[in-house]
Amino acid sequence: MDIPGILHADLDAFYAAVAVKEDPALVGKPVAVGGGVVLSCTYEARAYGVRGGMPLREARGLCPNLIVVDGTFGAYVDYSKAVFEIFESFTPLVERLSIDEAFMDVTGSVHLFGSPATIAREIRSRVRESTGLAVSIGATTRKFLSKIASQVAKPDGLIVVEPGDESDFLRPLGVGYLWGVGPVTKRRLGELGIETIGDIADTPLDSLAASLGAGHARHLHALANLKDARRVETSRRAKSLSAQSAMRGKIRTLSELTPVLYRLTDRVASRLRAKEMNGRTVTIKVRFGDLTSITRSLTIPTPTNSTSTLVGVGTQLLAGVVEEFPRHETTLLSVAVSGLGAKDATQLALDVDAVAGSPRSLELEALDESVDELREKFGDKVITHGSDLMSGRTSFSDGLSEIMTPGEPDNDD
DNA sequence: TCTGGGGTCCTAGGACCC
DNA sequence: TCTGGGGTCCTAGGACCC
Repeated sequence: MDIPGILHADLDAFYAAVAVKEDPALVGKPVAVGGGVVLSCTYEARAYGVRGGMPLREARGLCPNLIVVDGTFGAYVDYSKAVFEIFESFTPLVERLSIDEAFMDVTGSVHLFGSPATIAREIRSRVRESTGLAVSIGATTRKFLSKIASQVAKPDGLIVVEPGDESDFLRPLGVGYLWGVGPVTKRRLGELGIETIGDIADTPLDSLAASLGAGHARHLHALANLKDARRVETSRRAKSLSAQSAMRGKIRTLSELTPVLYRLTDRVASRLRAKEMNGRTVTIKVRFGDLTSITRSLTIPTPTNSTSTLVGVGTQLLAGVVEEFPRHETTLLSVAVSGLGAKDATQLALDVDAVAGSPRSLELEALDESVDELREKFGDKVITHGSDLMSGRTSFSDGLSEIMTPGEPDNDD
């Protein structure tokens, strides 16, 4: 059996690096990209203590000669595209995590291109040659470990962890390297005397669960013990789309917020239409001056991407929290749409009894089979959603309704 | 002049169903 | 009628990531 070869590649200080590439006068200078906060900054800026997420005012305090570039120039996508083309020339199994980060499964590429370490070195030099950007790579046998290795490798580095050496590499590292450990979890672990990933591995699951919750504890305990069987997934459908807007003025009435709601909702609805998708659940989030926030959501029966329908739902949700407005200053409004499905997918009720006429467990099995059969016939036109599948509903894209009618699943029994 | 704009996943309780 | 078990969906909130 082949030893898995998983790479995690992460472009260094991506936005700032692109800004420098686009303006050679910035080479070697402390540069930050961002609006109110630092989105990305060069390593020269980091030497002064500037970090991503930091308010710009604070960053300027740390580094008075900081050059701030507003992040609206559009070259990022081109650079990202060029880099991902290089990734894809080594393996089709590329999982995009963001504009500047990806997993690659090169297990099947070693016969063509050499060991994962060789491939990683080749990728790094080709990215450097064709875009001038530095990419750090971790190469190990597991996803989460490669992600950690690339973080340790930064800046502009490569860390290869050979099979068998995983534990020696992982155990001494601080818990903050684990994906899923942020400030809160780090503090809770600290209270248990847990500082390193090795400490997590050695702590009984029950003790972890008591302070982190069962799910989170299981997850971290498994990773700390090198249990990570997740595969590199090439396609991941978006689960939600959102738009938000921070407001500096003192918004205290619903009517002041209505135009913002409309603008944000229309932005999301337009993106839904561009992606040929619909959504069922609208979630609004309102944040106040004291950083507290409230969220309200509502699920409608029929998926939609119509601005006016979504605005209607949003307005209803906002009206439900209207009594909060006079009490606080509103500083942020966010509108999200989830429960996404394909465009114009006709929701057809699949008559479960007609498929199986049997107990529920068998119904689901039969439903699975019938969906598989539909897929064979109609390929990508058959869209199912986990929840829909469980509740006995399957979506078909346009045109199929002529062939498929509710209650008559297309099997030959 | 007090922190942007995207996302994902998890938990917990209530309603409802078989 | 009551009790129990198993399950889904929806909603609100929180932690985390880039």
